[in-house]
Amino acid sequence: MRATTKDLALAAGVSLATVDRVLNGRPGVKQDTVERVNHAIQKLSFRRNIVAANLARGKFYTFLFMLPKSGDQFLAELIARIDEANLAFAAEMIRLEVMEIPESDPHRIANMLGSLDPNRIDGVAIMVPESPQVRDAKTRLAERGIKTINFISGQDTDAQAAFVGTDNRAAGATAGRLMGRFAQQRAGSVLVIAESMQSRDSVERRLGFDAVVNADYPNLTVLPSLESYGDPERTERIIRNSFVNHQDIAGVYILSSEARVPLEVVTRLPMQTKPIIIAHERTPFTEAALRADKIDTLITQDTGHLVRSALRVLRAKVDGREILASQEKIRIEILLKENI
Amino acid sequence: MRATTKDLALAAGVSLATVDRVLNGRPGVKQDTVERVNHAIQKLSFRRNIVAANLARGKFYTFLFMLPKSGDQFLAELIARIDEANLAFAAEMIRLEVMEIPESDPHRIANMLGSLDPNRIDGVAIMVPESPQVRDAKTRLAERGIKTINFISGQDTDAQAAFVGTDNRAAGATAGRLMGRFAQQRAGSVLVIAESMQSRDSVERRLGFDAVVNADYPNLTVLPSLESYGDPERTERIIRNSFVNHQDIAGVYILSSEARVPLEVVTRLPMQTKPIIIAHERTPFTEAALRADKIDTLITQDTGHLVRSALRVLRAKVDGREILASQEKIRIEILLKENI
DNA sequence: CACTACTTGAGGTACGTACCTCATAGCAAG
DNA sequence: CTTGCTATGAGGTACGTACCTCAAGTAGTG
Repeated sequence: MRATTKDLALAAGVSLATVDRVLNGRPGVKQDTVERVNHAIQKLSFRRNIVAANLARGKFYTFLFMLPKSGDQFLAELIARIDEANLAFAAEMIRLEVMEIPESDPHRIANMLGSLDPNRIDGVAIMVPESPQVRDAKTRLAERGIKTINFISGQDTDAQAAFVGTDNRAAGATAGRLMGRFAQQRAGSVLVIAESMQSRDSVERRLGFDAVVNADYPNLTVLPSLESYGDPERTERIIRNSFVNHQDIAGVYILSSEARVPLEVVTRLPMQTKPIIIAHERTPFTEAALRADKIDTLITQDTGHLVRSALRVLRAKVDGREILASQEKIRIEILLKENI
Repeated sequence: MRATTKDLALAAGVSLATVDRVLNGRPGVKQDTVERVNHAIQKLSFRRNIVAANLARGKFYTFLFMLPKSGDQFLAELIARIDEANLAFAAEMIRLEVMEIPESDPHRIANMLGSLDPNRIDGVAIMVPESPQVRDAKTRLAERGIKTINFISGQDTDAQAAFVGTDNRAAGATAGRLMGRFAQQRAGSVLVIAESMQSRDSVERRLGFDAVVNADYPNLTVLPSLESYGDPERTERIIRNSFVNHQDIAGVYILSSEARVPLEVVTRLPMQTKPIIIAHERTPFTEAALRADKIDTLITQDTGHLVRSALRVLRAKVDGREILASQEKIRIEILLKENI
């Protein structure tokens, strides 16, 4: 039915041992012979039975997810998906581990990355803020044979590293488009709330958002970003202040992944006309808010896909395979209460 | 690391042969012994290595997709995904076949289903209009050991059959919500264009759409559905007529999966104020229309997911496993040009 | 020509499971 | 006691690949 290594050997006129040497890049085969085998591979359109290969190899891929420690519900969601995938992919010889790390300390992160054992860890999905230290650490990991990908955040920082996550500029633009269309030509200001504008992801979402709103919705004025620094009290204070200073707030865009705290503050404030509220990521809290009509829409990424895609990309890197980037593109989803 | 059958045998104090008999439901094992083995399975939390099992069994799952013949681009998209999956899942011993069938002839469909060979076909994903004949045919297939699922259309027709596809009522409701929110309180009529209102799917989308628009957007009046019967000339005629008869058309909702023909007609018509246009499914044509601002949004389902989900559900049925229905829920996606 | 290095083949074991055959032990009915 | 049946074990082969060892061949070097 499907060509096996045995068929290959027969077709190429060599032994199984030589086929094995060629397939697994082992040394000691004449160039001439390599080509004969490769030709047979073409001719029979041989594709290695990965399933059998993994069985034989008895190899476990061990991948590490390095996540920020300070997360809230989005992070919890992510970890739940990782645990899920850990079970689901055990049959495919994949083992997942999670490490949470204080993201404020680049040195500590770099140290953690540096101390990973290449004999134990095959690859790391890294979701921490970019910094020169971390970038160096990634380079050193590559040298030691541990594959890395940038996970959710950190797109494009270094072109050589793969990225699994959404295009944050597009996500911001999507939010901007919906803000404009939902705002019904109402004139007013739009509040933008971020955890910190230090991170590239926040900046990109903001850029995408601004680009659309400024270009197509002149009735809306996007205010400077408020930065919560993840501090609930500060969040409360700066949002309250903004509503006092701007009586004409027509929209609120919460661009951070953890929307719960700012959302609680915003929805608790008394107001005459409810602004359009757009937030990111699906969590128990945001989902309930959407169902209760407290927010207008959610821009999300499927956490299950994120995790599975990270696995596939890491495994492909370990196997030295190329992967169709297109297939691993994470969709920017729009959630209304009708399609939750 | 992970328990194997050998560990099971050891723990249960029986031989590998007996473990095998219990695991595969072979006869000739005392009830007492069966329980001992089952207990060991629990204790070691043994899970059969499916990969190895399939290797050993040398079994190929052969699944058939029975699709309507009269499709356009959405169908082509679907077939492309099936071909893709056929390659991708070859390693997992899954073989896919496609059969296109004139969906207007229930007897012919029932005959085709009846003539399937249980020795060759393990399961069928059926995407054809519901009819008593087809329902009977499915029952007979079940008796002959061929698993079936309703694919994309036909949800709920029979409760016993699995369904892979989106909730069409929710999809219609999503379209309704966006129509209402995008229409900016403009008053006017909304044109609804379907291929046929005979199919349950169309009815459900329409119901969902109406429910939302009627409840929340009194400014909009949803007109009776136009039925194109898949005939381009008729489509042109009835849409033109509608625009002549209703000067106040504020929105157009194309609820059929194949949107190209009606969309071409609508976008070709000269009009003063462009209505809000909402269509279903992502195809080269609809995607281009979205990019060109000719339509406002697309409500889609990921065809790749549809196909893969169908596979997983069918395989689970063949293996006699239960599957997490939640995991196989197909998302209703909203596409704007920003998140294409 | 002898020595070395490289190339190839032959054959084995293993991974975890399925499936088969044969032997044997236990037990009950006749 | 024989017959027959059930329950179980022991052991083998197979799936497709990985990885290992050993032998033997070829070619090139000095």
